[in-house]
Amino acid sequence: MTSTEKANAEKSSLRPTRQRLAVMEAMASFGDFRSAQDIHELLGERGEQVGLATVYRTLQRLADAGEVDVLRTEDGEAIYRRCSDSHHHHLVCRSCGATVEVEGPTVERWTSSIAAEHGYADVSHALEIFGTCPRCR
Amino acid sequence: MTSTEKANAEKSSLRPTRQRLAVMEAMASFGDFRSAQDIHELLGERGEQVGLATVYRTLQRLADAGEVDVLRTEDGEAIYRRCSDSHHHHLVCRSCGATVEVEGPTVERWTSSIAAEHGYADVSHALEIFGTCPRCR
DNA sequence: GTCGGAGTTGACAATCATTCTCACTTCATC
DNA sequence: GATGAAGTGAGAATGATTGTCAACTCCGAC
Repeated sequence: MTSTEKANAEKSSLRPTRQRLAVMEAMASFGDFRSAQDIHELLGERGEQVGLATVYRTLQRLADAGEVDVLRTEDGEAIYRRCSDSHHHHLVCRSCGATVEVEGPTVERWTSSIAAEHGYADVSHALEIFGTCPRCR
Repeated sequence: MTSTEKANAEKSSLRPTRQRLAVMEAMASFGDFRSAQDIHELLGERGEQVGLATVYRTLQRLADAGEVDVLRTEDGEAIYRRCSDSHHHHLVCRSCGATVEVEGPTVERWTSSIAAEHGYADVSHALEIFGTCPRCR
């Protein structure tokens, strides 16, 4: 883990416990979306025993702090991924899960104007793009 | 129920049983997203006893046939709504669930160009806009 | 009209992700 | 080293959803 990560952990007033560090390190080690169960299993394989409940709690904290993205698969399972701070969307490969973060003022503008048009306030939006990546074709 | 609905039921090679008709009629009677449990309860209140499993099965069939939209709430619950045939997105009220179907070539173009830029093929996308509707403010 | 079989249903059990509980541990501070 | 707050883990609890299976319904063939 980098010093930045440790600083982040402290900033969010979370004790940098062995378990939390392990989860953050695991998140840093892959680039695509994984379920809490996957991460728990991955930690077990690495010899870092962390309770499942703790994995869930940690991921929730990280998600609240905006340090990870949460998505729902089609069958309702929550999947997590480390992400950059700024607002962005995901282009996800349907077959291998490879993810690209994308952003663009176009959508942002479009959603807010549509919302305004219908009188909706406090607007947020969720956009995911699915496709088959170059390597899986 | 309209004759069109009956025709659809037949078209999709589903027997138009009392239970299926009841679910479809219920879907027709509200415009926002409801969970399977809600629909089951609603049917009970109307005196149309339909088993919960049957409600789930029916909604799944309808969703497969593209006759209803399925969304996931933030806590992973599936919610269903009757929808028009054409591709569109939803502007959903965070507080009361009121939904507006919106569409626009802007997003469609943007997503496909982004995907193309990264070499992704067979692109689809999911976009939901959340906000507070005029009546809930 | 009635027979038979495929499709459908409902009650209930089973599954599975997630959350809750609570006794126990760890850490910082005094 | 005592204290208390934060954190943890094992297992129970929850709750949406799906599976099971015997009973029921529909519908065409006779």
